Amino acid sequence: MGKRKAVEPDISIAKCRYSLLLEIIASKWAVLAIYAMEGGAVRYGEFLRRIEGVSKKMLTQTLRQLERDGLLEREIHDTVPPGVEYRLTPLGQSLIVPLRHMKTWAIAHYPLVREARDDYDRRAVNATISEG
Amino acid sequence: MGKRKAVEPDISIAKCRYSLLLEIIASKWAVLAIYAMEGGAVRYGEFLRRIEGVSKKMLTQTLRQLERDGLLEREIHDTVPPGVEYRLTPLGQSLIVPLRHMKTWAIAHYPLVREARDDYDRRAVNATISEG
DNA sequence: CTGCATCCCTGCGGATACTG
DNA sequence: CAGTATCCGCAGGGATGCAG
Repeated sequence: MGKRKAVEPDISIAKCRYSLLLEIIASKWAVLAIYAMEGGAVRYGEFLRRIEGVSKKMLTQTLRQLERDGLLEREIHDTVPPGVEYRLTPLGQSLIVPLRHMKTWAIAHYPLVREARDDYDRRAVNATISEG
Repeated sequence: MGKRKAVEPDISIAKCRYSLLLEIIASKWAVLAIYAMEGGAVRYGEFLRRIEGVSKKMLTQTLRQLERDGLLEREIHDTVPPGVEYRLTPLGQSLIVPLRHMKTWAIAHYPLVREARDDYDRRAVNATISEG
């Protein structure tokens, strides 16, 4: 039986469980937000200040998304200036582990990627020039 | 020295080395392409067939990006029907390791995330209804 | 302070057709 | 077979203003 090693019509990695993960981390804001919470609860305005370049719209959107996926908890303090704290759930914290592997890779291989990029771009420029 | 534990004007995780990694893997096509090459060299048309839903435009774009970052090599066979093979460089292969951690996490926690999502959505619907 | 609503514009990315 | 070029729709996401 089996074998049939040929064809493999479409291995279609597309709709596997991995796509779920992509939905989560494909947004850079999501990853940055998770990292911001690594040290403990974070307030809304704190995110805004710590994550450079994020807009209120994107921050709220990202936070909601993470909450929806059960990665963080929203804690509302009914004080007079309203205060809301966001903290990672255990599920969210568990995601930090593989994330850290990625970060480690990034730090270790950053120079190589940069170099490869520069080489590539340099070659591209030369090619363009020599075409005249 | 040191201490100064206060303020921390902007920890600004934004432009750290991690953003480089995000540039690479934030595209789902890039991750899928890398996985496709895990077993060895892959031809252009093979990508097209194996990665469901990818267009020629996006495929070429993704492949170029990965080549630029030194993650894959393009090998051109000057045969009569032109054949081009793409294979991971050692750098590209090294990325598979942390990627695998992510995949493992995804598979392990998929049910939890799904559940959290469903709960969240259910609550959202109820809230909408009770508002009338 | 925390957020939602609106406007608007850029560019991602799909479809199609053409070339080497 | 392996791309490149062009058109174009649509939504991601920034800026701003308002509300609780």
